[in-house]
Amino acid sequence: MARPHEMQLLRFEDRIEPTCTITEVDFFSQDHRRAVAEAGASPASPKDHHRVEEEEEEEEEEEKEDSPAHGLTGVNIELNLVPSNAQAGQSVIAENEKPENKVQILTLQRELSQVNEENRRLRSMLDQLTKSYTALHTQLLQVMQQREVHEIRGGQDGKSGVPSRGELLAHQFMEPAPTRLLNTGERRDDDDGEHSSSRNKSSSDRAVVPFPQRHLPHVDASSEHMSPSLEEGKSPRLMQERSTDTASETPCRRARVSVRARSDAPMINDGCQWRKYGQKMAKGNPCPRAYYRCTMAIGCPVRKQVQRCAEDKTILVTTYEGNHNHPLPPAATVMANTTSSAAAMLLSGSTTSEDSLMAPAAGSFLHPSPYASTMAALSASAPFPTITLDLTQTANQLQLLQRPQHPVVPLSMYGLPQKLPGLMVGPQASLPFRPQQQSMVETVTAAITTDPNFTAALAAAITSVMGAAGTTNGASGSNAASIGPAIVPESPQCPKSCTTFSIN
DNA sequence: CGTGTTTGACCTGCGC
DNA sequence: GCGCAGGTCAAACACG
Repeated sequence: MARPHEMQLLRFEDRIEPTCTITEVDFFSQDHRRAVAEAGASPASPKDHHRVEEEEEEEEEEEKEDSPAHGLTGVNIELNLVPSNAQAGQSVIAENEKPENKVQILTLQRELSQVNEENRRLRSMLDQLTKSYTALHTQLLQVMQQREVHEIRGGQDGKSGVPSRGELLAHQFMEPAPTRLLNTGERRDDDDGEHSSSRNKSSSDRAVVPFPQRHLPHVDASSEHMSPSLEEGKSPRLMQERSTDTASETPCRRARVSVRARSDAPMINDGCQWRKYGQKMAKGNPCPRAYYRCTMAIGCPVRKQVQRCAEDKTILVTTYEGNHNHPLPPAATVMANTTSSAAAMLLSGSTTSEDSLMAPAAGSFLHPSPYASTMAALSASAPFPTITLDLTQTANQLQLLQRPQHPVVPLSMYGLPQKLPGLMVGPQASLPFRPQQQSMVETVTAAITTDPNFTAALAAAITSVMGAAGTTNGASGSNAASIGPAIVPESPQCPKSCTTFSIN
């Protein structure tokens, strides 16, 4: 629900740029953020001004209004000062001829500069928060690893200290070898000593690592380090052997997160660097499937498959597998958290089976939304548990957005600009808000869905929130926890699970 | 020349 | 055992 000052902003922006439209925005790009920052540093074009204020709104959400920036919420630009005829197409020059308008313009300019300055300050705070989160995340992983190593050593004779299965599975997904070993330790008794030594030896190397889902119980010292030669498949047979000979015992050993989004680009920008290592024609789909491997660090096990949907070639299906074993730039953290959180949820929820995941009842972490079942998908037939984030369900999103009491809340609750529709109304700005609601929704929907980066970012943000709330280990997505309280409970788009997000 | 992409070959699992 | 499909490798190639 837009706050009063936001509504003022909305009207103000409509006057400034009636035809303003959302251009393609790469939410994962550092360049984008820099560009926005620069735009904020100088009197920018109205379009840039929009972006600045959008991000400002996002940051305000993240600051939960208790930061020093709270005072800025008054980014109230004294819109009432703008004469009503300004929207009627009169030139600014004409307004300048009136002395009172000069004062108003000066006031606006002064406040705009204040806003820009505040925006810079908020941006720096956000950067600091991101860094802090990364550091804390690393520490958390280290602590969890050490704790699990102790559990493995001390808990072999008893069940005390052994996490529940759901917890275990989540750890299994998120954590490196120790958990994997714990989970399948009984069948690898013959080389336990080797494992312990190698674990201890390499624990520091993997401290930063939310490790891959491709958990390999039979991990020797070399594979513990995920050496490039091995990971690059110098012994692919061994890898496949190891990855498959345990699949029957640990069916959730590998999890995949599939993101469906509309995009004309060959690949969505998720902030990571990828190298294509293969392409295959998949049966039943005329579009080839491309295989990519993360190249941001040597030996990073993360891979992804990109393929267009056979039914709708505008839909790009990106399937992620594995967790990065290296620090990620903020731009890439979002998607990494998405995959980690979603997969962790998938694995942690696997004890309840996908039935409970798909059914809102019985304590499921799904919000009891009637749309939920169409937004999420878990593949039971796939060799690995796969969770799908479907960002292409247009009808549902429109239905949700058209709820009269919460016209824009679903878009705003995760830090998106609550005044977003105002950016898009354009020539309709003079129309009453409610009657144009539907067209606004349609316009916003169209704009959003044409930007794969936006949908990916949105899904990532939401998934991060949900992942933080839905997993107990908190190994990922904790950066989004701060905006968790911003979730509007009554919104049907506020599912308890990252698997139920859909936008378009 | 280094890096990334392409593409045919190879390996493996699975169903019949 | 055979064929098919998915996944990966690695040599050849393209590009800056």
